[in-house]
Amino acid sequence: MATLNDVAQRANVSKMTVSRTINHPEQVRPELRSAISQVMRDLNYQPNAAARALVSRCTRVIKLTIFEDMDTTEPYYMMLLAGIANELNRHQYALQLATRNSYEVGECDGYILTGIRDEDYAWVKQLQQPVVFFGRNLKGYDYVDTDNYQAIRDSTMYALHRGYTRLIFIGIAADKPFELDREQGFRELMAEKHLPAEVVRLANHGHVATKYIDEHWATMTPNTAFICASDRLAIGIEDGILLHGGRVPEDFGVIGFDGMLLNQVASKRLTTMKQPLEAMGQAAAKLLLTKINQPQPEQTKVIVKSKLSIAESTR
Amino acid sequence: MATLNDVAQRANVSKMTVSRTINHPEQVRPELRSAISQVMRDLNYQPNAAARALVSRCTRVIKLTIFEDMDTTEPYYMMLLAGIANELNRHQYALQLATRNSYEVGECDGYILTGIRDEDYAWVKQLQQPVVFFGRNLKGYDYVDTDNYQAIRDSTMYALHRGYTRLIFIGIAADKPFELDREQGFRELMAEKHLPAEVVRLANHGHVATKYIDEHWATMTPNTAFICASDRLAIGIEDGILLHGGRVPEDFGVIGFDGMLLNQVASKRLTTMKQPLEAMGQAAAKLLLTKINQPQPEQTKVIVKSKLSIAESTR
DNA sequence: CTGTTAGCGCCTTCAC
DNA sequence: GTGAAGGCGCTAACAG
Repeated sequence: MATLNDVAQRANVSKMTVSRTINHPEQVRPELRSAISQVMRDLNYQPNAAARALVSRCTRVIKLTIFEDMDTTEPYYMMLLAGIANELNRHQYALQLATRNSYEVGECDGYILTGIRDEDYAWVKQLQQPVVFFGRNLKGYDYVDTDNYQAIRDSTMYALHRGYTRLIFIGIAADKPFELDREQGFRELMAEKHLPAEVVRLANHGHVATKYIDEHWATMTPNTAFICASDRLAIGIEDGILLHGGRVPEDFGVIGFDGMLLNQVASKRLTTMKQPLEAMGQAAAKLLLTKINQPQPEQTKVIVKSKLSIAESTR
Repeated sequence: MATLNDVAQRANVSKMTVSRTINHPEQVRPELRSAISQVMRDLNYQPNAAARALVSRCTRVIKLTIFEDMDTTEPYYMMLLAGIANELNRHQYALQLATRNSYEVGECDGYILTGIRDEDYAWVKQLQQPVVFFGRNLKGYDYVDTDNYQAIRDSTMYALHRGYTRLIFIGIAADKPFELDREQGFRELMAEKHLPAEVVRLANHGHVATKYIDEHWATMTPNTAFICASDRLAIGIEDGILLHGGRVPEDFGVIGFDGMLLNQVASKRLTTMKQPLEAMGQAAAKLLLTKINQPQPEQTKVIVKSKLSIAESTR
């Protein structure tokens, strides 16, 4: 691998002039600059990242630490990764992936954290570098999230507008902030409309939702819409309805949440509240880079809007 | 951040002795060694990776470069990531994620490559560091893959054993090696059994498969099993059958391929050929680390066995 | 504008 | 066993 010195010798200048053509080109005479650039190309010169990191005290590495077990991880993380990776790339930062088991390996200039549990905050607290969370947190750290509350309000409102008169919220049986926000969005809108808020909480699996419909089919009345907290649940609900001969979307509407890949497997294309995960990844990366360059004193919250993607499971 | 020097001063020894307690502990007197270890702990000393990389010429970073567009990427990459990340972690290597757009950012000791197209091989060829492919390649590079051919043979054999007499292979409409291998596995086994090989190729979406069933329902006869090249297709096929009142698994069997998350959304739990993605990730990482430590002259192929996960969509 | 000096934190080599 | 010197590749600070 060619070094700064190799380039300097070939171009008959000192190392510093070469270094400057890279980092402060305006300080170098144009002729020299282009000559040096040519030599760099000839030698396929790539600056040594380690040497740079050593002297500049910054690694140009951002770590994404996923605290959840990856095997329970929603597939949509891939889109998040894509958003983060692309934004970092634009600024010549590398993305490093860490898990609960590997968070200490290697150095970085900043962290994006997701899936964190209470017991992990001690570790977060002692980090020297800036931190951005993916998903809301209540400890005062910066974060990027969707407005889960508003998203469910929008879904619910849409269902009402389409003329469904009975609404059932199918939530995820977990005490996570995102789930509570979604539930609250549903309850409050229903209260405002003076309608009863029927809320069910299920494990986040399609067949659990199907079973729920199965067991409660007798009580199901046409003109009902199911506002679901995930696409998996929505697909399970839809399957259950169809198996009992119910008509979707004429008599029963189904609205999902997430909108990544799973809705491609539904027999009807699912109406779903689409989380802009790639945009969220990008936003997280952007926020972190900003913080690295100019530390912000107070908490920054970036809320990205979800958008209803209307398809065949609602009329 | 504490440096080697800080530790040395506090322990009243030279930097070298500290360095040795880390890298060659057997060369340091036990008393000294434990005293120094204590100081390192007190100061929370972490060796500076950049400085180390600079002098040792190795970064302890492995890059996973995903050449596919991430937004078309199967969710199962997450499991692959998990397998790679955990294995690397055990050896104190960091995993860096790169895409088609960011493959030049930062240095590393080796590459794991996936989703590569013909035009990318020029870039691969000029890499200085060892390379392992995820997925078969015909250019002589080391790789880790499942035996797609054998996996489909096994699926097909299983369907026959369960007494389904007519088999239809639902393939993915793409000229990828993995798809061709799967198709071939089906064709050859059927030929051996003197049965007609019905092969259909569809875009890899559930609703496309459902539509296929819809349009061909008249020609479908009981005692048919569908050997599908993906879980998405399998779920779509199953949906189609159920919508037409067909009985799964009594009259129609459905076998998928991949077995990651998608099968959790099916109304019946899907029988599927489960790719051990985490194990494959681990194998890729292991192979790469081996190559880094002792370069191998000839091509190494690691074939990981897929295993049929039997559930409710076959009798 | 360009070159010289010095040092980032660590490890290899060679003395002691 | 342990320490002192030197250098990995790069850049900030100062000189010219």
